[in-house]
Amino acid sequence: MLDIKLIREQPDLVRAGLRRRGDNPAQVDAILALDERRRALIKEVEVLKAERNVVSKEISKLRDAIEREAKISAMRVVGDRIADLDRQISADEAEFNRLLLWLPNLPHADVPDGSTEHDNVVVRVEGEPRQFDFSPKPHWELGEALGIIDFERGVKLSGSRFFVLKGAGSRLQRALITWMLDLHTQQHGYSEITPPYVVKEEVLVGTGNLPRFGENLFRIEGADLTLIPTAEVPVTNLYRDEILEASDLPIFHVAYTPCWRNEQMSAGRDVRGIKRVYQFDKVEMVKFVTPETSYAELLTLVANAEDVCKALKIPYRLLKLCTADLGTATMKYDLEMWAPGVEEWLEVSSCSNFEAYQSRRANLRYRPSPGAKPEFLHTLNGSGLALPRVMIAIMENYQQPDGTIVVPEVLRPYMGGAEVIG
RNA sequence: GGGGAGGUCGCAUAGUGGCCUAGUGCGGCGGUUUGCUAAACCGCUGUAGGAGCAAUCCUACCGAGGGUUCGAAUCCCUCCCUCCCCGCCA
Repeated sequence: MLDIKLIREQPDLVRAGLRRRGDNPAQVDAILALDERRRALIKEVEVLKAERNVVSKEISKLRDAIEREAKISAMRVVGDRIADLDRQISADEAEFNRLLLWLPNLPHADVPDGSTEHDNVVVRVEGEPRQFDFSPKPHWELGEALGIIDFERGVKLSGSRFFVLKGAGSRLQRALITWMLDLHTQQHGYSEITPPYVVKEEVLVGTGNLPRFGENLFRIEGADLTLIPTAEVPVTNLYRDEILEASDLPIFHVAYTPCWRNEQMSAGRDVRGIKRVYQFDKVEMVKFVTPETSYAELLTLVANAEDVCKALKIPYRLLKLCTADLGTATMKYDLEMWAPGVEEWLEVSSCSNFEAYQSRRANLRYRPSPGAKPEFLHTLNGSGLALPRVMIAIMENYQQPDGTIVVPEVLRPYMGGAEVIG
């Protein structure tokens, strides 16, 4: 959510930002009109409420029955008028909030302009793609042959785009999760969180998934709860409606959770393998920081995610996303690992700064100094990393001619010392 | 799931229709006193919105939302949450 004061005082700046993202700038005018009317009504009703408070106090002291009755009936009229105005104000406020919650974040000035994902900028490529002296297989062939991924039984249980991991496949994923959590908690200063995997609607509003991006969510029937699409949602909302001390910041959390995304995509797209599925596991990093530090923190967040790629020794590239691909962030970097079997770059991490956009929605505040007024803090998050695609990258990069897979060195202590899967 | 007790200012508590501009204690901040610390005493102490250059003032907030009333922390309704007992259960 944007600051209404910013919209009031610099509407042109907001319109320009919306235009850069390809969003409708006229939203600003609807919000401003409603804001003005709302404030005029508040002014009017507050005068009446002040009057009623004073006269009600007088009534309690009046002994003269006639005078008393006259004031009571006068206040009855005032009370009716107040009720009318309050009704109008709450209707205006509901609409005002609806429009404000719909409004996206504004891109940072340093974000490249663009209209599609093709306008994203490759910042750098790290690592040399392995030269194969045989034709590398896609992970679904390797996984089925090794008996570590079972697609058919996944479909039998839950339908298409669900899968079952077995044996060394399960073990590899569990090793990755544990290793990544250890890396971020022991080397990068994050503290671990295990949140609920279902959340209330207001929590999804807090991160910005609702109302605008609700079409991909799995809702629990009959429970007013939704399965989380990412750990970002519960973890970012951890301190909602709280006022933190400046000395508490920065707070870095890391959480492993399953994630559910009911992606509405064309039936033929990415159906093979585990690249695009309805349920997957992910380790997520979330930062709560003071406003002046958030862009420096974004860079270290990216570096923390890159460390995972480097330690696994898998080639990857860093992308700076353009204005069309920002979601609700002001600035976003993606990490993509090279997968030689499917011959594509796989998005394994997305690192975003939201500035105060989520803080305002979730009411996440801190006190800059003792006694000072509370201010909204800045939130960031980044995958560190998303499991199925890292699994793909490991399987396809570390495969051998006989279809076995070498276990990356850093994972071996987490795999009971195993050096090869197969 | 059944029965009972509750949710009030950072914490603890008082408050059953107007004396509540929510009292008191603790904590916190400032001051007086003081060789230092402590004690004692005095003052201050939330959030949001609005008016004003400012001092300051107004409005709302006693779990949430409705209702009754000239007036609600207090009465009524619905919901949420916490604690205790019983049942069930990983």
